[in-house]
Amino acid sequence: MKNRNTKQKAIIMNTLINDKTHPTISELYAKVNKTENSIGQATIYRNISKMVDEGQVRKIRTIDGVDRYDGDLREHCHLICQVCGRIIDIFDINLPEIIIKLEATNKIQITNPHILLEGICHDCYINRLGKEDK
Amino acid sequence: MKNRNTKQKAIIMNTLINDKTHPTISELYAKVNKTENSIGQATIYRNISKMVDEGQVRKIRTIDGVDRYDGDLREHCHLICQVCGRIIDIFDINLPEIIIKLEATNKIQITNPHILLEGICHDCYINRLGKEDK
DNA sequence: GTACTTGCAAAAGTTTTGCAAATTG
DNA sequence: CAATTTGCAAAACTTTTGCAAGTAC
Repeated sequence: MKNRNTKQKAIIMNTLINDKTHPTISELYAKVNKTENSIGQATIYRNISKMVDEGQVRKIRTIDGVDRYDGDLREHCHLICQVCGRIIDIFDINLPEIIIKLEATNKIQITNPHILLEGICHDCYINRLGKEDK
Repeated sequence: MKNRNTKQKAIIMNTLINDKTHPTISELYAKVNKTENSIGQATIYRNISKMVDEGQVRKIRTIDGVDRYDGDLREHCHLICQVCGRIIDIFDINLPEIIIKLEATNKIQITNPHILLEGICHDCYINRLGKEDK
């Protein structure tokens, strides 16, 4: 079963790579179809699913139950802000160190760590501090 | 809006606390109704949802898309084994250290970290080593 | 030209909701 | 007895699938 390059695949991939908001499938669907294109939802589901399997895209399982997708493959985790609702990229995490320690002490193998933090993002944290001063 | 103690709540909570398999809603539904009881699915959804909100139960968002629930509130994270499919509790993780570091370097606040590891559990890891020896 | 892919619509799940009856405090 | 909770069934979502038509190589 060979992979073919279609217009739709390219559009979906480009949209995701240039999107920093970690969109859901239906948000992706809306964005992709904002241009003159007409890509069916099933096509997005099928392609995204394949991209996740092939490691070209990361799937973020949020707490509220809606899956979100990230085209940024650099090592990072996500913070979902309880104030503004955004999903923020957290790059400053030494994952390899944590993973190696966990693997050694528990005698397990970790192939894919999913770390989702719930809390308050930098912007909202600063904003809140300012208000408390008054 | 006051909380009332019902037979159904108690059964659901007890079932979950005595269950180490991190069941899904439908698995919980099956277990709860194995006895003579007859608890509707909606009741389980409503109660579990409230328990999660109140922090009496943890929700685990697995990779495959089915939510699972954990009545064990001790600090631990989960490993989903790619070989046997089970969800294993990993207690040996120094979460506070990781959290404090992340909060300090990123100037964020973390109220609830969700860590799900994909990999190979201890049992399957040992088992695999044995087979490779032959 | 053959095999893969798409778009549509239908199907299959999963979760939520409205409401009358039952239960709790 | 007033207010919450339950069970049922319907509704609302989300995701997957079947299939004919379209496309890539």
